[in-house]
Amino acid sequence: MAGRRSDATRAAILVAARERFASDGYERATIRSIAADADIDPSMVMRYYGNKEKLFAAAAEFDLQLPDVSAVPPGEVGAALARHFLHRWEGDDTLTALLRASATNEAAADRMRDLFGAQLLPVVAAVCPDPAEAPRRAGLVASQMLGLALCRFVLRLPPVVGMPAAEAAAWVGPTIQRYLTERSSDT
Amino acid sequence: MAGRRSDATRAAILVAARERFASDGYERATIRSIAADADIDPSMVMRYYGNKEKLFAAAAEFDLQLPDVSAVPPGEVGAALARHFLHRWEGDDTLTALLRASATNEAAADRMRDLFGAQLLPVVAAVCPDPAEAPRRAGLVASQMLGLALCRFVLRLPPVVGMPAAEAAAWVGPTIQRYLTERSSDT
DNA sequence: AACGTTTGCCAACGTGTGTTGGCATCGACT
DNA sequence: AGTCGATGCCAACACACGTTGGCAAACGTT
Repeated sequence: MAGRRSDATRAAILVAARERFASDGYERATIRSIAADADIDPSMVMRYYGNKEKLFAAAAEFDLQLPDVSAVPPGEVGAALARHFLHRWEGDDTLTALLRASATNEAAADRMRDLFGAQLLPVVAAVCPDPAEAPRRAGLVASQMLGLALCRFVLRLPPVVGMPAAEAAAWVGPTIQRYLTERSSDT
Repeated sequence: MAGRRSDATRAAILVAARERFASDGYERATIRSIAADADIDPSMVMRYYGNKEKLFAAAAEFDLQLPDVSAVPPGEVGAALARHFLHRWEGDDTLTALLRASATNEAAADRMRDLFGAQLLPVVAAVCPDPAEAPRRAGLVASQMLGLALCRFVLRLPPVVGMPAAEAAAWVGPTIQRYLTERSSDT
């Protein structure tokens, strides 16, 4: 049952869906436009993915593939994470699709929160001094990385778009590092 | 000609529009729902604002009211800006509306870029060492502040929502400060 | 060659949208 | 009292959307 004849169609739909969701957001990415991109009839999308909601769920499946932080020196985790994030974001529409959609679609926002809790939080908890502070620290890390992605891939602020990835990582790295390990600065 | 009879209606529409745009985004905030919130007929919205696009333009008009940075010591500008941003964001739906909408609506994204270039950039240029670096530095400041707003008001990441404004500002302040004045770290 | 299953397209439905024009009502002014 | 513009609601338009059911062609199996 490995190579069914419709697998190519299924995949083409998924690629087109990711592109449309990434560039248009959830509501403006129509089933019809996705089907047109995949050179296929809209009803095929329904047959293979049930409805728009499920199609998005399939298209927004994502693994951050965060590296094993115990392998890098404690002082360089921030820089490593910054580089990894930026690298993971470029050349894959999935995260941009998820980010754009999560601004207006509650299911997408849920997915984003899941991704945060299930993938980023554990890594942060493994590095930061007090485990009780891990959620807040992870939230701060998320705010910087998502903010950078927002300005670079969604809002397309010219100076942020024009910045080479290496330079962006060099700027943001120390910020992440501070959020991870610097002693708490609660007022 | 100060107090026309329809001014209350106009204002009510604007308030309802801001709330809807802030909570639903551009496409899901319908003229009908806005009119219902304002206890008015949908056609009134059209008569007073022309069309949905212009209504949004009116509802998303915003002034950051950034403070005069020459009045604060150079080392505290970051903290001052962080506090000001957070304070300006709470209790006013306009910025959240603009942020949510700019993820899927190009006109809103344009407005966001305008706001960046016309209001944030000059302030950054007045503080940072080399004027040529001002755009990039302002972009970094925007990435952190917008990212925080995204996590706090749009995605509603629990740890970021639960953080008191003062604590958030205390964490983010030094980041802004570094983006503003720390010597360039281009690779 | 004949069968059933899979893959695909077409036409249509019901719904919600932005938007428009016409008609009643209210207020001010003569 | 009568006129006129401002204010408001109702009904409807045209359109795009997600979604559905039926029918033709292609395929694999016997």
